[in-house]
Amino acid sequence: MSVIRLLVLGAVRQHGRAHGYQVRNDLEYWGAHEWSNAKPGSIYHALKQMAKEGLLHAHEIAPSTAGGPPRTEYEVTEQGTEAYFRLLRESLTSYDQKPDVLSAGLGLMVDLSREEALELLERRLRAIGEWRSAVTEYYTPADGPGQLGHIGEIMDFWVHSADTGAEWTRALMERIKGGAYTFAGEGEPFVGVLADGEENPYATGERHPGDAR
Amino acid sequence: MSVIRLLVLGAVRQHGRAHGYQVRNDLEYWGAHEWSNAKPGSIYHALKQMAKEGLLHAHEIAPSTAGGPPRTEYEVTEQGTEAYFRLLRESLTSYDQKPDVLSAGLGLMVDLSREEALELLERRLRAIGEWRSAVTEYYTPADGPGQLGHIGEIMDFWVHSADTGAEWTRALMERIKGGAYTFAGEGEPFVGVLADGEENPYATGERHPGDAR
DNA sequence: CCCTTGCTAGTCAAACTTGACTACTGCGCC
DNA sequence: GGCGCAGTAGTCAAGTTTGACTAGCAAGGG
Repeated sequence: MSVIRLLVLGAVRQHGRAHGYQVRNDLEYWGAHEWSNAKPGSIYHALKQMAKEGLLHAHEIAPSTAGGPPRTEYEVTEQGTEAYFRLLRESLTSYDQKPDVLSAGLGLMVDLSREEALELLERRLRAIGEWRSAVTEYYTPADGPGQLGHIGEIMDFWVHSADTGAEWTRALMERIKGGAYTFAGEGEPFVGVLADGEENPYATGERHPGDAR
Repeated sequence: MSVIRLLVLGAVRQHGRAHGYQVRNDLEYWGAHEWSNAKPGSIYHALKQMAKEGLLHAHEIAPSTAGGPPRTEYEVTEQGTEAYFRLLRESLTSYDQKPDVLSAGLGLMVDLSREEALELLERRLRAIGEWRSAVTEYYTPADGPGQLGHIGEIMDFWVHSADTGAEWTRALMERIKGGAYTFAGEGEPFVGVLADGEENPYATGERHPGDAR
């Protein structure tokens, strides 16, 4: 899975209705441009593509209120909501060594109930365990370890990442069990997006390509 | 950086002269199809693109000796060797949260001298340290932590990954200092590619898309 | 003998990503 | 009073990745 669709759907959903630039700002607010490939081009492409596929509904909108070209606003359709939750559940459950996918899942997990989040993370732990034993059995040569030479370091690195990842997941589950955060159906949700016109307190000031000079 | 170029250059270089299918098999031997995007299409594309850019020299070759369409053999040019070492050094030095890049670097680090590998890993540790303090200072709100809500879990996950990654790097450095593995200029190198016709002892038997049914 | 299966070796279109570029508005300021 | 700068909102071509598809040869079975 590509993480960009999950992020974009999550952002649009939290706004109800959003245009591309708003989504772009939210993702920057989440730091997604640092830990994923969420760049302007990818975001606009994902919006258009998902609109074409019926996951988003595009409203053609009059020229912007704040300067700049006319903008298109998007809303998540029923199909899009389905796709969103499928991607979100997958991001928390599957172990595929891609940290960006988990990061996105963490940022959006509160759209699920607390119980479901815990259940998915439990499944994640099991997936890590299965992956680990498959890899260690498979890549341990019959003539004993060490036959792999330095190539074995690659495997050791994966296994180490899996182990520390599992440990971290367990700690997260404890925090969630301990009542941390506000999940779906638990009252006023944490506001994870920027209101129109609100400035990003974590703005880097960095200019990314895509900004005019 | 994309990891595919590094892997392909490394594989071709170890053969001296190789065709696409051979590279594809080597990368499978290294397990690269599991921890990176090394799929047939990407490999052939990288070969062609790098040939166009002068990093590889393409020999048009007569029909295959073992069935199948005619094949093209490639050799790394001087420019390609330069690019290879640049990518290799970067893969070991830079910390960018992409585990596939480091994995490739580990598999190819023995093309460097032992001292240089250690020096690059030392630089890596420093890079992780700098990254860590930049992130923690930046994303710790003035009103104390906790203001970020569950979004803070993303940051915690990155920082945890950085810390365990640094710890693992230190352990690797100890192994290298302790004399593990055979680096450049230390005699008979470890054979990391498959000879023509040799079968992959770690073949998964899995079929990847790109294989005929 | 011919037909399927399997291996060798690749091509190709569609989707995605990247980074550069465009275009419009308002504001300050010289 | 017009010039440039900063911010808004996006487009676009070039490059990359993906997964499906093609095609040749060999071995074995009925």
